[in-house]
Amino acid sequence: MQFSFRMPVAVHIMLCIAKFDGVFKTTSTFLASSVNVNPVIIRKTLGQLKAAGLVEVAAVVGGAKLTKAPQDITLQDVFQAVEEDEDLFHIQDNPNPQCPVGRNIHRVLGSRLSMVKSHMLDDFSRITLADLLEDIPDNE
Amino acid sequence: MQFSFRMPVAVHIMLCIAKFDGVFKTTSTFLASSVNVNPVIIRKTLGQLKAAGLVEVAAVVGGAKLTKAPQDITLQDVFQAVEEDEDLFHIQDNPNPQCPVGRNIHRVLGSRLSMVKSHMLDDFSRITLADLLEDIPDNE
DNA sequence: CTCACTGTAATACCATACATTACAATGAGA
DNA sequence: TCTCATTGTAATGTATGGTATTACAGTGAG
Repeated sequence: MQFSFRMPVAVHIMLCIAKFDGVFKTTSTFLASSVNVNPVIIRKTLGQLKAAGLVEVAAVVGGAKLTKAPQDITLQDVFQAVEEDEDLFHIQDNPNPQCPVGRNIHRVLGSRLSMVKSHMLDDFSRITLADLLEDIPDNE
Repeated sequence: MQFSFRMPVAVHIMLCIAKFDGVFKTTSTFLASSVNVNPVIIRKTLGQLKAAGLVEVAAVVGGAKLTKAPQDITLQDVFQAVEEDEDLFHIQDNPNPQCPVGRNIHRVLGSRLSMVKSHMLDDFSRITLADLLEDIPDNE
């Protein structure tokens, strides 16, 4: 089990937008060729990022821009823009209410797991796009 | 996106085994009725837990027992018993090597994400079955 | 010898992610 | 005004993986 491509793709896109700002027009086709996925995937992802207020997309001209400086955008922002706000784990919906374990499992395990998820989000909130950009050399 | 039932089911099973030790014979059918899934799911999960050395299953007689005390079994043990050891996120396999972002994304993003995953495992390692059992009353 | 139980294979079904094609809408630029 | 690249979105296809279910061989206690 693992998360889908979505968050990594979104991060990749935003890094490209930041990196090529003013140099290339970052259209969905251009971004798609860097990530190596279909341009439609890029457009959908850009749509989610736009809805979250992280990017602006030039509707007809083409190209996208970040709305904030890379050091002000965290992986948490990106994660929440493209992933559902749901529990990390799926606990069986209808455990047996006649069993003491069954009728308490949601409360007992769920509370711990949501704590783990919030720690994960905390981790994400401490990683900015600028951190990642620093690690990407301009040329080989 | 979220993880499957597997880990929560495994935890549920182990809590039942601990709770009903010496009271009921914890067969796969018995456990299945508490979790409310098919007994085959329970047997597969028990097989994984057995392979990880966390439980012993009485092959013919029926029933399972923990191999360690509940305070010595952590959610990390259970998680690793039932989940693949893989990255938390899936980064596109073939990004464009001609793009500076494309040829560095795995290293730059992957290292951060594996750190996040190891923090998650640390969290799991601090939660024991005994912690959960304490929160489950015997009767309503 | 019987029987309850485990272990496992086979199969079906369903949800979801990703890929791809198609096309309407739009405004910049010729 | 016309062309054209581009976005946004719908529709569809395909593959993967998780869960459900049936079936059955193997096994040792009683």
